[in-house]
Amino acid sequence: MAEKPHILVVDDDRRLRELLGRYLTENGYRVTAATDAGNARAKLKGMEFDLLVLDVMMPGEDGMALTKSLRETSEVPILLLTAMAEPENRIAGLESGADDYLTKPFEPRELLLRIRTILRRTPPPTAAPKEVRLGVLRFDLERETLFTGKTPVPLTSAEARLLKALAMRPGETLSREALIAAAGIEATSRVVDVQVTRLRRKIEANPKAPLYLKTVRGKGYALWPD
Amino acid sequence: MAEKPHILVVDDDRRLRELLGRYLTENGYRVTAATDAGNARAKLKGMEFDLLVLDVMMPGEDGMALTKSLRETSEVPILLLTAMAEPENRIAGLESGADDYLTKPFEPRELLLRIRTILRRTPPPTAAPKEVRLGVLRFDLERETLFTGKTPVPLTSAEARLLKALAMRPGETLSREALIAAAGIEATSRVVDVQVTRLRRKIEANPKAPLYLKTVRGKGYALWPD
DNA sequence: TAATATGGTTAACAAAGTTTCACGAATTGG
DNA sequence: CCAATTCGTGAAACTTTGTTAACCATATTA
Repeated sequence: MAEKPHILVVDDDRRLRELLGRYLTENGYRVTAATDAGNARAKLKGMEFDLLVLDVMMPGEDGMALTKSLRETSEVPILLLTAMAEPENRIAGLESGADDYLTKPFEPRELLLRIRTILRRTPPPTAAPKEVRLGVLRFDLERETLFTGKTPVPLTSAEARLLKALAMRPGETLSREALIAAAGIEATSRVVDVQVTRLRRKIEANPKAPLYLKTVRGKGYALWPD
Repeated sequence: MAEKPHILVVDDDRRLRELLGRYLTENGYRVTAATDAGNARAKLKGMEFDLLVLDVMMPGEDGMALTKSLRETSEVPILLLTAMAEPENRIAGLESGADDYLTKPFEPRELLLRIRTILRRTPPPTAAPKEVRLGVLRFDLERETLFTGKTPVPLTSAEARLLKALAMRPGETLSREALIAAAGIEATSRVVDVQVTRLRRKIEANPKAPLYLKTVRGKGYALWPD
């Protein structure tokens, strides 16, 4: 989840799917939609999700049944949506293993907040490297610190975050937009170029012919550690 | 949380306090009650809690204000209780940093489920370290004392409290406001900068390129012990 | 192959944020 | 009661980082 959290929206109502898709995308999430439980299962096989938003009332297998069955094998956070406001329904929903239960009609803003709250509590799965080597230099991702041997090489905080974003996906090309998001940089995309230049001055022996921090024309940048 | 999770219930209504106390205790929790925000703060100083159940409407500081202020320094899960069912109220509650929001009257059973769900997602609190190592130095949090080997290095009391606040959450960035609150410093936020400078002179080999006490631009400061 | 378009690099600058200094009020200990 | 120390204040110096614009490199196409 170093990048945008990925959310699966499952609802048989096309209008709601589109509305949620648009709203969540605008608010920094990656959204995939499914029309029913079967469809959802197929998507779950092929992709990784950080959270599921399920409509309870769907033709075929309903959201609550799907939640129960997924809980047998998975811990993925689930938020249920439904028109049923009765406490018994809410209780049944939570008992099925859902993380939260929201009643339609709801404020999109509230859904967003509840998603945030759930994700805040969900520890991100860590698969990224802990450190990368760049010739004589070593970059510690956790501390966001660059070392020559034992002594730290001063990086500014934006440089450090940029290098971290790149180092998390060695060899992968990241777009300026992705880097801006991952490094929490403000502003327009040209900033990345400038910061790359500044970073290269610190990590490359010859910044004009970069060995580690490569430009991928038309795409973005990629870090190739040793 | 190896034993029973400890819950703090804060409500000015004695009946509800007792009811919840009894019900939660029966269901495997350890419960402590407080009558108002001031009372709650006192209890929070002296004990560890795994979750807080706060009434929003209380005389004096209300639950939402308390939530906001606790969130500056703490990650403890908070569940708000209130008679206000309006979406705006729920949104305001979640925005203040609460983990969930439940409307009175509620089914005790639902409260229980929501508590379980929150605790299921909460990583077991990483106990604050007793001491941290900073190169040749060692800081004893309990005694608020810094040592080189066996001999103490003099810290002023404000320095010691600041270092302790940072050392309790290694690697975490704390805002100036959080540090002021945690270290019980008076006054304006620039003070923190000054004290950080003073601290760095004592704990960093090279205060200009700090290894342990890092600046996080626009955010605050973080301590990264060895 | 030259002309043109597209995209990348970098210097110079301004705005925002951080560090550090000198000062003085408040506190402490003899 | 004095001297020493601590610690907040405000200001000046400095650093970081986004913006702009000029320049350079690489691809495309006539």
